[in-house]
Amino acid sequence: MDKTLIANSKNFGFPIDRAIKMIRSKYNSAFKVLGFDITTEQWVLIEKLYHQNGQSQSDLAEGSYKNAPTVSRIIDLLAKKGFVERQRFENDRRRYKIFLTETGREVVEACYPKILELRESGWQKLSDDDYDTFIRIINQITENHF
Amino acid sequence: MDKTLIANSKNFGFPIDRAIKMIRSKYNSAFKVLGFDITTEQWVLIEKLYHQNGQSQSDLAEGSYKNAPTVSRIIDLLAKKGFVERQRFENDRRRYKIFLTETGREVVEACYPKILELRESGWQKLSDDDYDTFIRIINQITENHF
DNA sequence: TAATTAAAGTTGCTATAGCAACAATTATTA
DNA sequence: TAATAATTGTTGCTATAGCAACTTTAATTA
Repeated sequence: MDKTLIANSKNFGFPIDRAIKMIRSKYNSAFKVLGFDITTEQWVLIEKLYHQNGQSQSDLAEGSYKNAPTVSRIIDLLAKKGFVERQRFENDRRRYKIFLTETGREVVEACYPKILELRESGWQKLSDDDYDTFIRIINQITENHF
Repeated sequence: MDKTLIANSKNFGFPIDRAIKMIRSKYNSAFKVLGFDITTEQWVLIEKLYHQNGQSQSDLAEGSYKNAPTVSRIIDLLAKKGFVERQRFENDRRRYKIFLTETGREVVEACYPKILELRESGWQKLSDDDYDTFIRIINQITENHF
């Protein structure tokens, strides 16, 4: 293989993968330090439910870019910990409405300040313009891989 | 929680996670279409070995930002498929040198054109300047999460 | 209405990932 | 040298993820 061709290619997957690992790791230890037994991915779902309670699993899957089995299993874990509850739809017994419990709501409220702090410190030395640029580029990358 | 504070926070983890999932998925189906039984993460390691053969597992771990157990298991899989071989160091019997086999080298050579194509199409509608900007920002994000 | 198709969710399988504990080996230092 | 550290890699455990096959229920269509 032509080494020049390789060297000149834009290998963006690698730094993206690295960044997301660092972010997840930072969030995970933050939850641990706060004393809450949740992971970053579990947080993603309960945060969604905090803003719109009673979503179905497929709603959550679509909104979080997770697939159905993954959401199913994460909801299992969250339900086991008492943070969410499954309730069948009345008029469609295939679906569940997933509700954040009172405990779940308290967890989200208790974590949110730290989350906002992490978002801020995670963007230090970067500007608002950088953010717009970054979102434009990362969304274009996503679109380029459909 | 203050919804305005939440709305104004920079939630960059989500689009990053989404992008890396799309990229991985695209790469995985490319390997499948090419008829090779490898995943994106396995590719990362054999590509590294292609450029520098005989690295130890900890070299590979460090260079790929994977942890030691993950590298150990991926090397297991690659060895089982005959793409790599473990050889003990002579003067340090803790370590292995991992070597790409002839078959492994052929796989990398056969995949590389498609990989370069994917890198190019993955960057379409984006410029060289965008790339520099993107790398600067994503590396800063990574650094912000140490 | 009966048969077919679609939607929602679950389960099984495998891979990647992170953590902790562990074994074997090597390096350090008392 | 003997005891202790550190390094390298493995194994066990759990979580996330993707794929395929499956069940149940609802919607469509013949």
